[in-house]
Amino acid sequence: MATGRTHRPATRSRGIPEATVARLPLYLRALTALSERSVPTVSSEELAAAAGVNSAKLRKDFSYLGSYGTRGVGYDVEYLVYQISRELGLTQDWPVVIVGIGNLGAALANYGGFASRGFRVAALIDADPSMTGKPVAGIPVQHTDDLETIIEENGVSIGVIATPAGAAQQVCDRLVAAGVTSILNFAPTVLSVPEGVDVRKVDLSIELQILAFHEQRKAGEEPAGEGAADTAPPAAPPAASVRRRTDGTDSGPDGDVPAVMPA
Amino acid sequence: MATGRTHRPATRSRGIPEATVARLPLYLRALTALSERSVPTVSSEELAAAAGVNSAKLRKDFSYLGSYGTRGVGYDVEYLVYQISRELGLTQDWPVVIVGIGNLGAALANYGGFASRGFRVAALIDADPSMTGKPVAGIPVQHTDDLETIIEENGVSIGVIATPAGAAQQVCDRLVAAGVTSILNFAPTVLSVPEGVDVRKVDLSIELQILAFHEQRKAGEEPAGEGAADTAPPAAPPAASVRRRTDGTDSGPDGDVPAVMPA
DNA sequence: CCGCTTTTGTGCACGCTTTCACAAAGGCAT
DNA sequence: ATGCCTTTGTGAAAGCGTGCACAAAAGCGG
Repeated sequence: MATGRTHRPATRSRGIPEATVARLPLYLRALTALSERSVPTVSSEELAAAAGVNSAKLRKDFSYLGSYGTRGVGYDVEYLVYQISRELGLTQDWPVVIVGIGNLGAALANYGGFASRGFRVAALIDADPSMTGKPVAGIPVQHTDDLETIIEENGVSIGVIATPAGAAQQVCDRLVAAGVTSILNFAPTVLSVPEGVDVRKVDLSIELQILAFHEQRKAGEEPAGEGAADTAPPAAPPAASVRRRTDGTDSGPDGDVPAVMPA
Repeated sequence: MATGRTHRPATRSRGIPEATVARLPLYLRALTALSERSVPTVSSEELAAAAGVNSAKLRKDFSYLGSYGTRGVGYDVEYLVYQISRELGLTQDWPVVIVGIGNLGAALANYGGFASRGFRVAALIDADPSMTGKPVAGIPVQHTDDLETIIEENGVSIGVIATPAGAAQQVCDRLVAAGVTSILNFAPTVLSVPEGVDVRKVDLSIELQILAFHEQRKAGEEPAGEGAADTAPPAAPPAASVRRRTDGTDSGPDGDVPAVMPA
């Protein structure tokens, strides 16, 4: 029953903690905004506020990159922008392919933030033959058959999966086989990949469910009135006579379309 | 310089760790799939594999919900689906509004996974008057002017922001003022909200940047050849003579459109 | 009715993250 | 120059999350 393919063991590459890496883009965005307003320097306090984090955390994060600040003054905005960009690998160009040009895939293709950060949409790929050649966001959609060729010719190492869940693993396998080593997955599935391949997941449904949890919690504690009667246990665990949903509204398997997608 | 509005202090509501809550939707999805195949029971090992986590972790997670398993046998699928659904608050209906019907907003509106999980798109809202009345995913878009009325009349407590970054905070404020207490933010901005309001963020750009970091790391260590010369320091920190990007390709401020959006 | 097998539930230890608190360091005014 | 004020950089401590390893249960066969 072993997965056969392992999951990244939270490597913490080269001393920079994963948690810090995840915040660097946040800092970078705040710094870029300051840079555009020609602000020369920022204190950790100001920048932390702009990024929505604690100032101590920010200073510690930056300390992993080196001592780029000046005591009594703060951080040089331009310099820090450069350093973080370099650390994140944004000083080079990353060709990216998007697989699955449905509603979401198209939206992703149109995303303006791609180019401005060193990412370049090298190709759009879809399995539907009727899509082939059709331009989306100015880029003609190519057929899945050419996936391997596209990856290799463009030296793509980052792939975005926006296909239905059913196709995701298969697409993933092909991407990996062709040389992709980083995947951003919008399909509501757990992808299994060989060691050395990074997968990050974006899932609207999961985010909403987490919000619902907290929402329910809020509603059930503060007011102490209005419904939310958690009583009435559904059925016995060993017996199999439990109705899944209160009503029968169960429109389809769900988990068959990526985070955002109609068909 | 104080933000004035606080961020959620990782409350860990009522004993269930935040990390566990974040995994419950994952388990639920795997369980739903099993349920559809009429599988009566699962062991923690099997379910963990399906959800892509460690079995010990899964068991510990479930232990926070109660003892719903049977030793020597495993977990009753239907029963567990019900329990997790209830815990996440999915046994009730959550009306949701989507603000900002651009490329991404439209994709979200078309998302099929909404209804199947207890979420219902109550309304689509956009600031563009020319959008008003136009049906998207079968729902007519309404104007921002009516935001408050819509929220109140439908008892909406969860809002999705898919506007450009510039409008996000303003929309957020109005949502909160109207009674929304949970927000899913797709705009690349840090939202500040009063205490008691939950915000979750989805940001394509950040995910890609994190991938790029690891990608660069991989490329710079394993092969030990091919470029990746980290030498050539850019400039002095105190002096302000650093060019931000290697080339001048800086198309726009970025951070002005939500995660996915053309205009 | 007993013992064997399976699988859960969890005590415990380890490592990562966050936060505090403060000494070191830089700049500026006098 | 000297001293004061500001802000960084970082030990150290506390808090979480993860995973191991195993005892406690439940079922089953003899």
